[in-house]
Amino acid sequence: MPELPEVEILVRHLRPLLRGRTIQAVDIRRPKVLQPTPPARFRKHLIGARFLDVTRRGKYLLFQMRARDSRAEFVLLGHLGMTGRMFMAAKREPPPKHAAVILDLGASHFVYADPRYFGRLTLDNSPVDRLGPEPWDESFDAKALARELKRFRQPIKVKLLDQSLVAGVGNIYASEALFRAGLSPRRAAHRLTLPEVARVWRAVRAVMAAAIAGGSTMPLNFGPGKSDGLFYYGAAGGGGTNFYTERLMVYDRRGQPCVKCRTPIRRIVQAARSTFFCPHCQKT
DNA sequence: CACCATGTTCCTTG
DNA sequence: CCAAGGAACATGGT
Repeated sequence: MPELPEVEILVRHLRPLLRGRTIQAVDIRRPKVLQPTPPARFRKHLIGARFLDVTRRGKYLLFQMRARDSRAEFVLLGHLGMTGRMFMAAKREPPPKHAAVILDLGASHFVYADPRYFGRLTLDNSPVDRLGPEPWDESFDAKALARELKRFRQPIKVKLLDQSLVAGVGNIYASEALFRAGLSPRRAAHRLTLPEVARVWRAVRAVMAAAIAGGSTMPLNFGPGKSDGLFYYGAAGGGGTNFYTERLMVYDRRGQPCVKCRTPIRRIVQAARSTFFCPHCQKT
């Protein structure tokens, strides 16, 4: 579930559910996801700590905490990797198969589950310092982006995934943004003209905003069975249809007709990741 | 069995 | 120090 829009939706969902709650117990099932925080330190910091707020930076979730018996505040940092899920679950509910960490909040559980364990739930906040601006930051403007892009000869698609240039763009929305900008994903970053960079800049914002407005791309009925209403969000969009692929113009649409010109969408590999684009609408 | 997968970091190589 | 490419992480879906 992990690009900026999905994380934003999740944060908005979790904030009212977590604020004011105090952690009663910590169940660490996969110590790997705490790295580099040692499990003992993690447990010691979190037991008795209270959630003050939940915010987002790039694809990271920032759980603002107040330590037990003190006014000291700290940030618990979360990242979903490729397949992570975070949700509230009823205490009676059996832990999901790939539960990595379960926080006992008294009335309910806060669960971080992740089949591949690529994500994180940790006290180490350092990754956030390496992030570039949010898409809507004032420091993220076309001129600044153009200046950065001049340093690289890699394809523009690859650089959109660089979290130090702009935070939050992942493999799906990189393809989507370039389609929206009408620019070939193969163009060398340092060869883009300022007007082209401006189109990319606008497209990144537009695609992110549309995804957030749309509720998210991923099927949001994560978590175990449908039995408890605690952790469901996006119930409005629920149902069996995938408002996932419906919203995407090129991603995972190889061979399907372009929504604008009916030319078959192509898939290529760049930096070992799939890129999808329309060879007609994105000639250069 | 083969290949693919929403992400990030680390290790080379130049 | 920097840019670029590739492997690694671990599991599931098709």
